[in-house]
Amino acid sequence: MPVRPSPESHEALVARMLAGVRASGLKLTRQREAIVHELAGDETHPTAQALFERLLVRLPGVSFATVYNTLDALSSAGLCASLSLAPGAARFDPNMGAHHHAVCDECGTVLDVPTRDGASERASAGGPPGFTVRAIERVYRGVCAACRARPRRSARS
Amino acid sequence: MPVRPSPESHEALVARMLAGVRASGLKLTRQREAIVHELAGDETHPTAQALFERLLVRLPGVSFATVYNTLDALSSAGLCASLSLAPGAARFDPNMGAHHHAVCDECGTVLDVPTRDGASERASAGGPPGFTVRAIERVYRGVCAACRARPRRSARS
DNA sequence: ATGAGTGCAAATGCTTTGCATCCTG
DNA sequence: CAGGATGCAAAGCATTTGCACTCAT
Repeated sequence: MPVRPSPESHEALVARMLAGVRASGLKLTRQREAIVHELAGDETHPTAQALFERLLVRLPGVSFATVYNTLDALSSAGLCASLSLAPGAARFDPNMGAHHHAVCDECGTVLDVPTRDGASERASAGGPPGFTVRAIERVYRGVCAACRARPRRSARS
Repeated sequence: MPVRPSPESHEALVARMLAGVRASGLKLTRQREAIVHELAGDETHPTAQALFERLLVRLPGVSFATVYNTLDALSSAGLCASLSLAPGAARFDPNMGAHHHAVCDECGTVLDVPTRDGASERASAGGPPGFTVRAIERVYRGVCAACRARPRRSARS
């Protein structure tokens, strides 16, 4: 396996997500299939808007609300993650494996950061009294390579 | 003294923030003084809206835009933190010391989590190639005590 | 006085919703 | 065939901005 192994091939990921859609009692429509296919192959953590625009190519006429609602349904079903790590639009991540994120303060881009060891996270659970910890996330804040080369940009998608 | 000692007294924090305002070349207006005073005494990580409403009591007629712009100026000057850890409104934190946050998935509430050791964070720097890490943040995701007692709520402020 | 700050309102952008129609299961 | 899903448009919030006026420096 590669150094940073994709947990699954694109096809396998699509198949597993589609299976998850049905397993969750959600209906499998042409739109949802296209959305899942598009998201599964996207490692850029796209916003709903970005995914929508890419989707228009393969599914002309699809509604933005449908994309939005479907992404919400997918994340609610635990089939993808909805990330709100920076101001502006939420970003969606098809990778449900354990990993962290690096967020660019300049452009809002989100990059994956592989987990080195699951141990430290589990060990440090706890949080405030009465607070039930579901997950511990590590966020790397900084400036991405592109923005470093080209200073001063908006922090939006 | 309280169980969880504030690093500084309210008054000291206010004084340091006001000094910072002037040191940053920002003008010290009645509105800004009130905003700083209000924020410095608030450990609930209020949204701009929440702070604005509380502020209306002591400074009737203050404009929401002013509160908003001032919070932006303060965080840009490094005098407070602007947190975007959940969907919805940004939250503001007067505590600039090293600490982490616990975010309730149900109601969006943000709680402070003291840092146990600064070592682990620094050691794990790095992030994606070409990415300049400025800070590493740990976010505890879960459900707060209040929401645990009263299930099913909106995730907004 | 000079220009940053303020208040007001309107504009943007992201997200959500109502409703009539369509289509999966 | 029933209820969920879609498309469209409009409504809701969060955030930002333009502009005339005020005030801190």
